[in-house]
Amino acid sequence: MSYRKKKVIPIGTVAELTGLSVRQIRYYEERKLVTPERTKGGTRKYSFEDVDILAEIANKMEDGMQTYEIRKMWEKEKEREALAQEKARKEMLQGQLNAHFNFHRLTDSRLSDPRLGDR
Amino acid sequence: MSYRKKKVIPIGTVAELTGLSVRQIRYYEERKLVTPERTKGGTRKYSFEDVDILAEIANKMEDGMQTYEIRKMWEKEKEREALAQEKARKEMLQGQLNAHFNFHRLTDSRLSDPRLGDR
DNA sequence: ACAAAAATGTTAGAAAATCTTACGTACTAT
DNA sequence: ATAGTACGTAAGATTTTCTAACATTTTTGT
Repeated sequence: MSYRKKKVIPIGTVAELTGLSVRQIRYYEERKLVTPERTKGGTRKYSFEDVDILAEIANKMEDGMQTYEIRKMWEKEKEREALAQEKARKEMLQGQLNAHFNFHRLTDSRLSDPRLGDR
Repeated sequence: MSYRKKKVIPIGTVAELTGLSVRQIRYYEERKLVTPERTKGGTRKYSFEDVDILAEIANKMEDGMQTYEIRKMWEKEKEREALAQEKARKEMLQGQLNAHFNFHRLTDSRLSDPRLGDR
């Protein structure tokens, strides 16, 4: 996994990196904006990605946005991305099918083309 | 700074990531193989780079190498790299000088070439 | 304007994680 | 044999984080 996604940073350090209070960071977890992992002992561990997300939250909050608005926004985003992904996937599949049948069409025409001898 | 170089990981997590004991990690610091930062409170913080270095140490130790051998090895490496850097730097500088004087040579010759008129 | 909800501070006590220091041990090299 | 290397382990202190609760401030909806 990438360094960006590995959950290794304790909450105090996250607070320093983002400028948020520890209280705020825990609260944003309660509102499902971040999902840290836990050690056996139960202490939270965040990733750099989480840090970036939290920094982004800090901005949106300054702009007067509410936590559930932020979450909703992200959910829409994810959905859009998922659709785009799906679309891309289908197109690629279609492309492969096309390539496949093209290959056969070419092969067949060549085989049945009297101008082309056996090789 | 890159995620790789930011010192944010506590020693327990480093131990998990590397499979080394906390004792070993502290010992390798004593032998100058890693240099974590500290929080105000005094707890160590490591980077992913440190984690990689420690993993590498673990291998060398398994091969029966001693800490000071490892350090010496790295110092030599650093030196070689520094020399290579220096060489590259000089070559680039020379390249720029060449380009510079080439430019003037071409310009001058054009200016003094009777076949080329004013524009 | 007022009540409810949201966002955050603060405090208290417990638990987890880390720190330093020191002593013990096994192995290696001289 | 002695000394150095590379750890393990233990003790006690300190730092960090945890949950839960209550308080305060800000925002929102009616």
